[in-house]
Amino acid sequence: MIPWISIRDAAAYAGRHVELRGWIINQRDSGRIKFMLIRDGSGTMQATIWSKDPDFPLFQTFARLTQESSLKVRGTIQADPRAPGGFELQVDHLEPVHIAPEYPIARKSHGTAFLMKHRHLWLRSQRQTAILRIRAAIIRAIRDFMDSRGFVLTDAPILTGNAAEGTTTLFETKYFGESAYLSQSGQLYAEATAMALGKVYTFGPTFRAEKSKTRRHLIEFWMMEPEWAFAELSDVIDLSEHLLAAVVARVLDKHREDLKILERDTAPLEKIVPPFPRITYDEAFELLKASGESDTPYGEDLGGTDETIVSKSFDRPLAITHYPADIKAFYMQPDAADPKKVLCVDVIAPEGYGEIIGGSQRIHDLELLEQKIREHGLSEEVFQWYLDLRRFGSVPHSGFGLGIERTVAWICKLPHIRESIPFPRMLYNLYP
RNA sequence: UCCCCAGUAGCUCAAUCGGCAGAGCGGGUGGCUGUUAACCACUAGGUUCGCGGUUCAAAUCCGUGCUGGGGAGCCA
Repeated sequence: MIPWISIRDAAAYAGRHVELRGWIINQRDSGRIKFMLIRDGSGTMQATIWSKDPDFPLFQTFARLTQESSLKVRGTIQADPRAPGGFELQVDHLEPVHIAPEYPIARKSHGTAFLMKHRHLWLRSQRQTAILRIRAAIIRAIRDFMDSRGFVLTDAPILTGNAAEGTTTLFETKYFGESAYLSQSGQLYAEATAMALGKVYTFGPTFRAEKSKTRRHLIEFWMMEPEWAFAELSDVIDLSEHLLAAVVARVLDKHREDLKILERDTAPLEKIVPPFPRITYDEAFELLKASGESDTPYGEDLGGTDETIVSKSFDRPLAITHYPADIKAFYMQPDAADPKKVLCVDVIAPEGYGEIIGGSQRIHDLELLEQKIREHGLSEEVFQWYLDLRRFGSVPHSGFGLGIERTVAWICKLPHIRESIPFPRMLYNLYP
């Protein structure tokens, strides 16, 4: 029996007769010697066909192959310094599975508009598969970390009847005659499960019907949201530091080759070790003014470029805390020392990637929360279940949301967030 | 929603001051015993985004629409 192996494991089979199953990336012909570059999802390998006989039968099969044709090949794995990766397959059996017609994506440069239209095929490229593997590793690392810290995964519903934050635009849909909305955050539900399990997190897609048109925004994106009963703001900032450090360490440990494919300089990633710098909104504002590069007035939210200016002074993720209450969500706990501020944190990724985490300590006092709901013009009726959490054994609690795609974009140093998810949903971009 | 930019061969782009529609890649045919986005020769391939206007003449100038890209706001 000839073993069917993955290209990733090919080195271990040097000198042995094996079968590969995959797709043609490229084929070259130099007369009596033919070259194929084959990918199988685990890696790429050069395969060669050689004969003195110009009518060698495999040559005729080779001639039918086109870019992205699928095939099974058998042959002997040989070390050869001339082959990319140091090993090649010397083919003695070539079996096309499907001969592809002319492939839309050529082996030369393309514009992003064209590539996005062919996203379903673009994903086959070496660069995109490297990103997808790192994305999977990041998600796995996040869940391993949260699980190891005793947090229980409690998924939140995607169809909801109420808005977490009234200001944000929601996708509306029908729910047997009633209005329903696609979730923009699992947080409120996580607060409920945290009162059941103590330490929980949600992990799922979220939706923002905002006409955002920047390299940092998706309409549909994934968030991981821990919620921790009895935890105060500093507890979740600590948690966020160790989480990000663990995720970066995992990618550095397991995905050096993929980072290399992406030409990602790993030196900045090696520095992602706790403790991370922490500054207040007021301190961030002073840095911003001192830079002379921003005219954002005091009291307003920091824009994307403001975040980049402030974070430039730091080589690790920067936690900015204590924002003015006016520009933050209704459920955030006021700072006892300065009631105009709230106990919140935004974590800004280095290298200009902006906010990857937003979190806070939540209001646990029933009357204060009722007052904030009224002030924000929200419906007290739909929040009755949420207010129940403050009626029955209310405790201080805190949590945050980590944006998966922004984290992937940062760690991979992608020029645009659209490459961080297999099928990005962007403004006016629903296909494929 | 606002601001800026672009749209020419399947793809990436060029076309001087408004004056014959071009190249590379990809496709096809042939050649080559070690290629690395192979190379060499030949070859096919066009509603210059749509509509209207100016002009002897428009890919080029003007108006308008559509599509895409970049950015702002908002946020993860």
